[in-house]
Amino acid sequence: MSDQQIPKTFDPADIEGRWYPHWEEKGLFRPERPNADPWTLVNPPPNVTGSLHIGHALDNTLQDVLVRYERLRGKDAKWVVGVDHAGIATQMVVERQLGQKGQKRTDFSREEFVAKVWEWKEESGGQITGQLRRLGCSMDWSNEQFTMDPHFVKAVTKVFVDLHKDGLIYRDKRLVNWDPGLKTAISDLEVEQAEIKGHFWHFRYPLADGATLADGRDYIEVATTRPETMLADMAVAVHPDDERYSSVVGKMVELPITGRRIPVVADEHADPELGSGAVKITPGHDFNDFEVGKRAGIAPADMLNMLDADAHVVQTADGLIPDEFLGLERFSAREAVVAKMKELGFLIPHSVTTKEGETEELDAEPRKIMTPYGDRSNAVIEPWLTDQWYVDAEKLAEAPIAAVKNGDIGIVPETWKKTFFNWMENIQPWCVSRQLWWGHRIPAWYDDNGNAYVAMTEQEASEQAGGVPLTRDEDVLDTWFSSALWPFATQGWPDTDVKGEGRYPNDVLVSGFDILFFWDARMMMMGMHLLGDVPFRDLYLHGLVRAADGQKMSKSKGNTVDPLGLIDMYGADALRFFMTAMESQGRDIKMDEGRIEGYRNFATKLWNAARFAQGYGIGASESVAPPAATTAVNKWIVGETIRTAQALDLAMADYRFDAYAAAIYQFTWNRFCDWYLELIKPVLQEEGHTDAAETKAVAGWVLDQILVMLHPVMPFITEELWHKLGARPYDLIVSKWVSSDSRSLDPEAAAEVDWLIELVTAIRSSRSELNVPAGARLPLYVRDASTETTARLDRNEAALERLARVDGISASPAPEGGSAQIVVGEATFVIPLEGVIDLDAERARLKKNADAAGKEVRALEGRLSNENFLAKAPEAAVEEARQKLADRKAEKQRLDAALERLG
RNA sequence: GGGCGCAUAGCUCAGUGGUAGAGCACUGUGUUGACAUCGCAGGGGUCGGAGGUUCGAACCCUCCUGCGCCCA
Repeated sequence: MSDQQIPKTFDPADIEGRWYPHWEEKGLFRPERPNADPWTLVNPPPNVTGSLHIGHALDNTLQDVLVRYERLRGKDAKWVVGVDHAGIATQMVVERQLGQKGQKRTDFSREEFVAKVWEWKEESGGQITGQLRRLGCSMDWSNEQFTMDPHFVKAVTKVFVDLHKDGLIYRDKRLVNWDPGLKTAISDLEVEQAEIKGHFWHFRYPLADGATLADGRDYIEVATTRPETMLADMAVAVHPDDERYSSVVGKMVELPITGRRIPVVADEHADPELGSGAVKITPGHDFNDFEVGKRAGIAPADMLNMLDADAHVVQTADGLIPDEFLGLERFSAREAVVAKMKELGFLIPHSVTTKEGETEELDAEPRKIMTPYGDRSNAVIEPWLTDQWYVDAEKLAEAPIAAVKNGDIGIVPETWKKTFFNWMENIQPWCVSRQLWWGHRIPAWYDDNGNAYVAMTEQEASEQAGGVPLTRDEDVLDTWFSSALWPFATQGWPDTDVKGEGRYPNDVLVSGFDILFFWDARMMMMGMHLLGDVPFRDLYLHGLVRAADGQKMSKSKGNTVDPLGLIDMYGADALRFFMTAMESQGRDIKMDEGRIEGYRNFATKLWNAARFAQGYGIGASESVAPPAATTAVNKWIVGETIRTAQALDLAMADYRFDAYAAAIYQFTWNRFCDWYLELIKPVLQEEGHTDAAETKAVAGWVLDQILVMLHPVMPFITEELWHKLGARPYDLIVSKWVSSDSRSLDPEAAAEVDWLIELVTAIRSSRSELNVPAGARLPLYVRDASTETTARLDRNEAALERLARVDGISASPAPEGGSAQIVVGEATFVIPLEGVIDLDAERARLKKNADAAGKEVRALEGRLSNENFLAKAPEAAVEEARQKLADRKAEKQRLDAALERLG
């Protein structure tokens, strides 16, 4: 695949198909580098059920840019990759498949079902790993991980046992977020709140034993959005300072329907301003009420429960729910309760005035209510009282909070710190049990009395229990429990000393901000507790990729963009460049196909430049250091290359992906292609030119550096060109980063080429504005030139003639008659245009330039005549202004003189 | 209700104190064989509004308007 002629057309698909297998088969994603500094990045494991979406494309492109950059800089860069077993998602997929055959999970034993999941995983899981390869991601596939691998099971079990031993995992009876659709508990992070149209019903709760309120009423009015829960009400709460109710605190209410006698309690949770000021309390079915209930002295074990796992009504412990309600689904129960309350006369209707001005009575007040939904099932979540395993997140959060505060972990962009602290400082116990079959089974065993024994093995548990018969906990762990171990369990912990190997802490973690709490924070908690150090030095959070109209992409909206389709259309390199160029520290990225197309064009431009170079015998550079350069143009481009490499290093150090992309784009196209290649054409095209050897060496070196610098973003085209340009001792992916030694910068050469570019541009501009035919070659006269300018003209005559279509340069006076006059520096350049020139057009052009200069002169004079500026501004700013004023003033004078000569 | 972010050229976005840039789009034009997926030249912005700090504000502060996200 080396040293061949570069084809005329650039075909990304062909190149991509060849290079990826080459890199992977030769083990170049993780070459042997025994003495190199380790550098480690772990990839957020995609779900085993997942396929590549545009967010993955962004996330993985950024990571690959970092990895390829560090690999080029000589690090022993390791990018850990793998797949997450994704408990709920995967179980759902397999259950859906069974459903198509008319079967369900419970038709099988647990072992049979889990076997089916493994079968599915082997056959169709992990599609995404192939798709990541198409994107060009250089992960260490030889160490591919799965969160259900045996060593992962061992690590997870050990962590559970150890945390339990440390008192950081415990079993507790609390309200959980119960998903009746999936029939499992989920964590608070997996609950999404959505505002929906609902109702607010007002009920009378009669006071018992003849008690009355201060105003004589014999009932308390309560309001609720979930009337069915009254079947399990255990109290009515009023604010302790609310005088309307002070006479009844401690008295009883006799609940309609169940006839349960419940106390009126004083609790600050009741808001006197809201509704009647009294609230019904259902501790077993509401998070706030649970707390009120506990404060009122009701133990969680005594709290009434009225729903089963399917959210159907079941009899409460006191047996007071009438039979007619038992077995009703929760929303039917709601209607039934309202109907019953209305029938019994306890419903307080809501009066509204119609458009016609009439009064109408409704059963309930319409109201927007926040409703919790499960993020996977989309079912309305039910707070439900159960025994579950909890992680003491509050305790584990302490170290990460400190680490972020003292800078041991850097969060980029910093603005996320506040959100991070806000969550970590108000964190709730993390419910980690899931009532699923697919996942890490909780290593807890119970004896007949319900005592739990937590151990690595059943045998150990049995020993703890003194040999009594035990049954294992049916539940599995939250998927995020295992992925929280990702930075070290993937690398062999606890059997391997990942810290000693320099692989922990990882160097950086890249993730979307949407999993900051789900994953990033939990890795910090686990990593810091278990390994005593931060899991990563830096956390880079990027945003979301949005649709072109700014909307969030979603399957249900049908506005998703398939990254593989974009790769087919524009090439993986172009998509990657787009992602890199648009990534400016965490801001969301709006999809813009025009840009992707533009970056495809950029790749084509580079392709053609390389083809041109090859046509003139320019090829693989022989040294990493820049070759010796003597001409100004060669010195200049070497300097520009080095400055670009420095800009790229700076961009990477700050995680400024956009700056990286912009710098290499600008250098390649606007410096190398637009100017350098054009400037050296006279040297290349003249047979036996004295500068030819040097120029070819420099051009080859610069082109190589472009390939190196661009490689992290566009790996495919650069590797292809690398080999096409000559025989290489190694592949580009493992070549060496640019040696950016500032000693190779030459200010004088840079000044000369900058001057040349300014002159060419000025001549082109005036020709264009004066409508000089593009092909016309015209003589150039120069007046007032300094000796330096004269020397520069002499050195650059060939380039000038070519680029500005000049036919000879003369220092003698220009012939009389109409001419274009161009002011550059101290000199004025004259192009006679007798008979061709439109004098009015030239006058207008000169006047436009003179006016622009004049405007700046006035502004600068204004600033410099301000005493405060002179007194308070830094000396450098004043000096700069003075210099600029002098330059612009001189330019204005020359332009005025030119105008005068024109008459 | 609390918090965060955004508002810069027609579009998508850079720009954290010295007088505004890129890509695309637009207009004109095409010269010697790298490239029309291109070259050259050009037009286009009172930097959302108001006030303040400063010699100087797109940039810092306050308020306002509009949009987005997160939490309750």
